[in-house]
Amino acid sequence: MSQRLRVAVEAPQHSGLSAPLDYLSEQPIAPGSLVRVPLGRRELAGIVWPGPSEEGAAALDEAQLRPVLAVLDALPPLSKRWCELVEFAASYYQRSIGEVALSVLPPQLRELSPEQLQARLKKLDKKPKKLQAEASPEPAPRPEPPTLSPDQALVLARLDELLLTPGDTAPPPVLLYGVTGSGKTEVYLRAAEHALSQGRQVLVLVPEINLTPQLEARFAERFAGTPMVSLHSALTPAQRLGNWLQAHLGRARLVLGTRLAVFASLPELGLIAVDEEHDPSYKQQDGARYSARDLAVYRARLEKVPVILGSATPSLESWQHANTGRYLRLALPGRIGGGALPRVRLFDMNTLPRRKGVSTALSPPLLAALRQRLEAGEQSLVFLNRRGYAPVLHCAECGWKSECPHCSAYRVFHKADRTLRCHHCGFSQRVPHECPDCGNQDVAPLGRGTEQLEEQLAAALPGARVARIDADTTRLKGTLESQLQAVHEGEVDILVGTQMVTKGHDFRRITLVAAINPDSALFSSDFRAPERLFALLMQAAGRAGRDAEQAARSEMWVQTWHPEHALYRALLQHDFEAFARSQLAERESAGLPPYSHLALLRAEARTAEAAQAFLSAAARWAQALPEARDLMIYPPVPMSVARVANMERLQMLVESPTRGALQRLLWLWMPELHALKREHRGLQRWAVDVDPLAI
DNA sequence: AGCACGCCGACT
DNA sequence: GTCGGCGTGCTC
Repeated sequence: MSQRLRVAVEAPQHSGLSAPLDYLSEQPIAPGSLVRVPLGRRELAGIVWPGPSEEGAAALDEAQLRPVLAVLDALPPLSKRWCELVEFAASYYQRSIGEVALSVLPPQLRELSPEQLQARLKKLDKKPKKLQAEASPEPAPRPEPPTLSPDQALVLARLDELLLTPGDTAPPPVLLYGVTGSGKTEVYLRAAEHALSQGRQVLVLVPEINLTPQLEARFAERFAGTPMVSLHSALTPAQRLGNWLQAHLGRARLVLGTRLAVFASLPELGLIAVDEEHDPSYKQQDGARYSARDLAVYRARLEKVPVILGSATPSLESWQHANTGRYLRLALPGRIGGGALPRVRLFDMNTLPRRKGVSTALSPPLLAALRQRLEAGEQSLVFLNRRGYAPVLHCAECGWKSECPHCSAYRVFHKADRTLRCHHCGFSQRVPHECPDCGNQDVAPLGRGTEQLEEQLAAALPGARVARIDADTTRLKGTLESQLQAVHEGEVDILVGTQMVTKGHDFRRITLVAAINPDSALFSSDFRAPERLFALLMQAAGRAGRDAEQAARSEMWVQTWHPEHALYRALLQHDFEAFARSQLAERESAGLPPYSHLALLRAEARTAEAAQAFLSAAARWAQALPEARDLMIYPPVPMSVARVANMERLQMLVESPTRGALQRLLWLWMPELHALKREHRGLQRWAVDVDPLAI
């Protein structure tokens, strides 16, 4: 007598199969078990899903069902709560349960047969090898935890109340607000220590694993002897499976990972910490577009465990939640050891004498300041958010510009390998010696990127050791680490880079940080650009003067054409709160998040007309619904880079006063959008992005 | 997404 | 007469 069970399989989104599928099994199989099932002519991995199958008209007759092929029963089933988290994420971000569930498992787990899995688990048993702190092979003596500052002690006392109250309800999320160097990490460490001592597992999320080696090192050092694993996409498939299994089996007590780790299976989870919670990399940008930070908050509530969101410049969403009391704000107002924040100097570019043609990226006063640091044997960090040599190549004769033939964007001039490269589709060609249109020899770079900045610095400061770190110099695995090592060892005087260098690195000897040209974000059409710029500049400023004795001399230079802008005024005072107040006021009057909730419907087609037709039809359908009454559906517009790889991209914004109303519309909309896709033949693909970062 | 089936052009 | 182009349709 076989029975019916639901199995979540990786059925693609546009198939319309969004719910788990029904299969048959001779024996009962525990929910959460990994199985292999047939789908069409293929055999796929699936997860037995808790809950009853669909009933009524949608349900298939038992005679139409196919049997489960194999059960991977060597693996303990995934927990009910894990399934709940996945189900929530799938419904909130409008993806199929199977897609979310399978895509957040280690890829290797999907390919193993029951026998292979059994072998893998046996191997794991035999040598629980480097499960211990990976950074220190020999059992290093645990360092004495530092004495807490009064602020830290206060924060921890509040946290203790929260942690010690084993309520039936989840504690409120904690927003840990403190500038760089105020000791947030120590708070994570103490909170983790507490949870670990209670026999619980701890999950720590970081924006990008290779950019935060220091946080990893501090956990490894403090909890030497406590099994700890990391979870991120840079691991080899085998490592990722191994580490995931250690967490799933409850052997790893501490899990440090990037956004995908929010879905780690942690049977004894006791605490979640999200470092740099404002960081945009917590939002997945393709497939299921989830926010790991938001899911961490949801998961904490689901598991009734505390969650700490830490930042010096919290997201306005989190800040607002703290203002309304939904989150508990705990502040660390000062730098440890009373170190001052670097002095901010706004340099008004309008005061430079205007010379025709040639403009310099570096104002003379900044250059002088750099020279001074150089002579004092101190390091400087100069950043410019644009890699390559120049963003565009230009013919002075006929006006030709280095447009990408496949995208509506310019190809960037890379001098190092003499190429014109499109940063959107990757199309790359040798730099032409003459203008391809008129044959003129006088083709010149326009504007500047990090490559050129590096060159100009080397020329202006003879003898200075200039190093550059950006996506181009760190393409090879391990180069970032070795470059950073060189900086730490004092082999570099001036470090040039994109925003990559502003994140997380603890450069002890840097006393000057300079932002070359950050203005563009002030007038961006993206409403979150100012928030990101402020966070970036604050974070960059935090790179300087981390040694208390140097702090007094440390400076952050900002070259700007708009020194009176409110953002820069707030930056001068290191005043995030003033900045947040003004931004929130702007958001409120513009009806933007957190005062409204957004979703984007995107469409791609060979022609803009085809994409537009689909979006317009979708809008017409939605607007006829009574559920759309309070919602605003804006007309379709081309995306900021309208064409990528010969595909025209348009998007349509939906704005709702409440999350619930937006969700209700999306739920009604999905089946219709699938149907519309079939009618609109020219349409290549469509997708919704709930809570988009940028519009 | 895969992986079929299905109906029109150049080959041994 | 076949081999195969990729258009369109389905997967519990």
